[in-house]
Amino acid sequence: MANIFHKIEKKWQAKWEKNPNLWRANNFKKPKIYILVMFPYVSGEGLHVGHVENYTGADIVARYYRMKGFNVLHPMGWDAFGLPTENYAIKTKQNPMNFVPKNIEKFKNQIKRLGISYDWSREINTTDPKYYKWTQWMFLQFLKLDLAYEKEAPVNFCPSCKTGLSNEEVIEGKCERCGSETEIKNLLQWHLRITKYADRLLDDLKEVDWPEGIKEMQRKWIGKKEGLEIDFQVENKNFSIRVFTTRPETIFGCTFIAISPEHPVALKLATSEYYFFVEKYIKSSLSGEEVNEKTGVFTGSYAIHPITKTRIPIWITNYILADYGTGAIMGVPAHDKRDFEFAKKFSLPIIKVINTNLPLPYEGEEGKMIDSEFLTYLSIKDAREKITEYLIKQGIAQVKINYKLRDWIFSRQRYWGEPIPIIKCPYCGNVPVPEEDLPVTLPKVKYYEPTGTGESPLAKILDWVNTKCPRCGAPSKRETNTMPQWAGSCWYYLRYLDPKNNERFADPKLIKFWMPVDYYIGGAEHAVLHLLYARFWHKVLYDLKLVNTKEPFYRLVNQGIILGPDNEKMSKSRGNIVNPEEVIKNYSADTLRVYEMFMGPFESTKPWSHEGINGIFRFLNRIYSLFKEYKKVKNKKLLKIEELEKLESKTIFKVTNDIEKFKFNTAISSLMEYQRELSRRFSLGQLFSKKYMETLAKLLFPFAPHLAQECWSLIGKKEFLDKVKWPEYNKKYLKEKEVVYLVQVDGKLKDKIKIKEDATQQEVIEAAKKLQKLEKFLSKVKKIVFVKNKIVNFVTK
RNA sequence: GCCGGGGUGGUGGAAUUGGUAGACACACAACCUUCAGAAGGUUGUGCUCUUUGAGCGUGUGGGUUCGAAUCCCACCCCCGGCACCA
Repeated sequence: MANIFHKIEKKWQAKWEKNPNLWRANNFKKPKIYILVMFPYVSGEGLHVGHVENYTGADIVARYYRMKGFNVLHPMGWDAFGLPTENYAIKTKQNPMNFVPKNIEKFKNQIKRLGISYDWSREINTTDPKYYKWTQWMFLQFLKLDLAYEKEAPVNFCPSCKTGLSNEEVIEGKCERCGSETEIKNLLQWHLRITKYADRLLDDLKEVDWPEGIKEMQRKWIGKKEGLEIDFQVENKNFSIRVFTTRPETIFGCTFIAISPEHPVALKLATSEYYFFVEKYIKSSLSGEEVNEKTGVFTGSYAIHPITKTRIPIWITNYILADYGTGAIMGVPAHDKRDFEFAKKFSLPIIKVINTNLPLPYEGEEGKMIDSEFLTYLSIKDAREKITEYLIKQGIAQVKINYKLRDWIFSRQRYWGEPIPIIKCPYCGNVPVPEEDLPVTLPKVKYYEPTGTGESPLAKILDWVNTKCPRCGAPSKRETNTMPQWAGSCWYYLRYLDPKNNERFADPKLIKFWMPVDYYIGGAEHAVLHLLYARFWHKVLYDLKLVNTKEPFYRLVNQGIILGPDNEKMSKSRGNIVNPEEVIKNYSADTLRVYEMFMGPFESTKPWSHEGINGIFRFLNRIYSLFKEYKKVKNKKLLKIEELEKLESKTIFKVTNDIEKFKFNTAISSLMEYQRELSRRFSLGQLFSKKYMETLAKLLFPFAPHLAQECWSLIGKKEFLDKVKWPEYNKKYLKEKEVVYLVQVDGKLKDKIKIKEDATQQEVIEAAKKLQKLEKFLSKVKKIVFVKNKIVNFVTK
């Protein structure tokens, strides 16, 4: 279904291709703005409508700021290392090394077909050795700062992807990518010490303008909690159990101690008559398993309450996590719903220590203490302070801050990733590859499938693995694990600033000029993955004085998910996927762009409509025919028309404001109104000034660049619209000379009156009283509310 | 359960942030154009009642106010995230 727009789009795309300078960000006299999209992960699937939404939104803003006279940095690149690409390559029996460049070409062509204005001279690719040389270099800096370390640890292992995963990559016990249930495996893994940055990652969220939801997710993920660690002496044993609590004031309500099955003293606590059951219970409770129901076993041992000296039973239970806090808690069933549930199930006593009428368990912070010896009658807050001080003085407690955040597991037992630049020497241990030997390039191989043994496929490539220790020269082996998918994307926004630099990852002067990213636009699915890792990485670079901002992305905008026409998430199995290529074929790239921006607010989820896109196609056609017809007019007695001046200013005002606020849908609707009025007047034979047509082309340009540029040339303009100044509105036309007053009775609209702008309250009321519709109410009026230039309300009540 | 976002015509959505609810579209209907269709154009379109007109109307119930989609309280539902994190 070829149409005229296809021809127009081809024509201008060819011209843009020949004029790459249009979109180069190299005029350093202008103010800067850095508009960044989350670069695509180059999987096998190609571009989907979500990409189009993301890139079009950013492109509108980029084109707008270029016309506003900014030095706009709007780059694009490719994130291509990692599991999805590798899995796809395996599935289709291709080597990722051959397959990735092909795929990049495909993506690039699709993006160019959309008319997105990227500065292609800055294109980057995370799998290019010239790029990952610096990813590896940065890893070595982490190592120097002791922010990277190798440790054997139980890690989440995906049996399908056959690699260890980070905590962030495990969603509800399943692999983030393939959905398989993960297992726990003990593996020697590289870790990055992200926990050292927990406080700063938390605090600096205050400095960025991000959607509240994403900030909150990061806060939750970091999970900072301040509390107290308290030692409970175990009866008849020479050790004590340390518990963690954030509610120490409820200690008089403690009726049991609960520890996790993996707790180191679990077995030691078992008395002889309980040993059999305890041992059985510990063996049966595999870690990492989802807890559906609380189970537990009594150890036979008792702890001594540090104040009341009563005996408290010690239980082992599955609802206590081994790796949070101390792996042990004091059970306060009256004021913790999990402890309550457990106590109910095993008939343990429940002691209420907060005075409340609400049903137990009461977890609130309001009320006074009861039955708590010297805490009784104190408020919860005061009691907490007092007991904390007391227990610390006794030497059995200390203040402790716990985090949910764990160190970032940084090794993957896969082929398709950046090799970790380490050499394992039998004498020197882990030796970093000297910086001058970087990059450690990934060898080209025939077999790259994961082994599943916990060993990387690289281990089998002997002439790559075997090397010499850079320190002592002894025969050594290379580290065969690779970096995770997220490594390359932790700093790509910096490489765009100076993509061809071979001396350093980017020139500090350029970093100083461009950073931070002003707008970062992309999906919300990266809330605690990429966006957390990149912030951490950036902060390390900041500490090394390699970047000048604490945060990489000043403002974050998430585009909403586009659902299928059936209001369901697009998926192959549902068969409701809309393919952008098809849409371009049936309509045009401009139609696709404008439609996606018109569907609804940029940040909301919204369903696709096959009918809706027709309306946009018609709208663009109306614009095109208006320009074609206008061109034909010979007798150009060009008129300025007062009402058009007004409408023009109003439209410029609206479109300008809306673009800055990412409200593209309402910007487009005001363009529709503007077009309709021009078309209406034109069809009535009115010969209005060309200026109004120029404004239409300029305002349309960010949204539908091909068509706008074509229209621009139809009215005899030669230059690229990219170089044209964004139109300005005339303030004087934004104000109405005559004001419309709403006349209400008891707040309900009855009529309107037009009156001059500076009419006094008296004048307005007098005029309103003359209205026929008001007649029957006038006798009952008790009060008149007057709002200048807006409303006069007659109150009868 | 907790956190974040939301609930407005047949549909997608507007609403200057407390002041004309339903902009702009889609769909539908009638008419114009056409041999016919497509495309285009004009008009109508929240609901109810008998038109004029009136009443009702932004998830539900209450409140504040001259006036509430907008603010407050309670509740229901949908989407996204987290989930025995002590």
